[in-house]
Amino acid sequence: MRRDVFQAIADPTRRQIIGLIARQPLNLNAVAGEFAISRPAVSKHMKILTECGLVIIKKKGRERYCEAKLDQLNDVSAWLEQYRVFWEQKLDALESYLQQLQKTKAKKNDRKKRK
Amino acid sequence: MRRDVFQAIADPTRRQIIGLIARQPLNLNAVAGEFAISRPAVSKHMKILTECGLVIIKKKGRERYCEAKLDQLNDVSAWLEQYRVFWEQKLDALESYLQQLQKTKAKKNDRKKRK
DNA sequence: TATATTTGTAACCGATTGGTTACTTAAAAT
DNA sequence: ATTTTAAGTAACCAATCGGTTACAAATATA
Repeated sequence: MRRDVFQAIADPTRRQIIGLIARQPLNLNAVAGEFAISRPAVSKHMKILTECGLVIIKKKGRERYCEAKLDQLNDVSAWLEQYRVFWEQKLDALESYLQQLQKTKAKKNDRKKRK
Repeated sequence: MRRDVFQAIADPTRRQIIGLIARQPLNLNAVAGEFAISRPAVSKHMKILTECGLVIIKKKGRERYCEAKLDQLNDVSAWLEQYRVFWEQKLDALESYLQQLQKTKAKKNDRKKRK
């Protein structure tokens, strides 16, 4: 039973569920009502989400309120962060190109500012 | 064949592969050499990674160099970003507590600065 | 040319996934 | 007390996943 956050957010339905209950906690039926799939199917997704800590369930009478607890997403964020430099290289290239343009412009006015 | 980035990075081996070739492109055998699993298994992972655009293959003779192209990770980052405010709430609470402390201290010196 | 190396790919396998229906339990409402 | 409602759960199913071995194709080397 591999239950890490990466696997939990791999499924689009689970990402939608997170999107739903991040705004406000909902009971299971309310969540299920937003999807075409059956209630037990949603219940299974919710189990996976609780097992990896992204959702906590609060009992209220016969209802179960599902509440997003997204701290674990920080793991994903941390993993991503180490690669940001790679995927933003192109953007950086564009940026330095634009900076180059600025510099060229600036040269006309102030030659000192070039470094 | 659902092949989105979320699903691609869900597998820990694939995340390791990304970690490997992000530093420098490697041919398939070199990548496979780093894992306990067979070469065809790695080849399959690589196919998934190329299909969702996280890796590109460059032919060089009989070798295939696998190169990370991590732009797609921005999708994941963007999805995460909308929730950062939630998972950092606790941190924010701590921060505002500290700020409150600062303010309380400041009151001794300058009552005006409180707003 | 014959041989070795790198890779792709097909066929197979067991486990997991994402879904279903049917049934049970527990709480609320009548 | 009976009925309705909310949810858990078991049993099942087809498809996918992550792996294997075996073989084929293409390039490089002896």
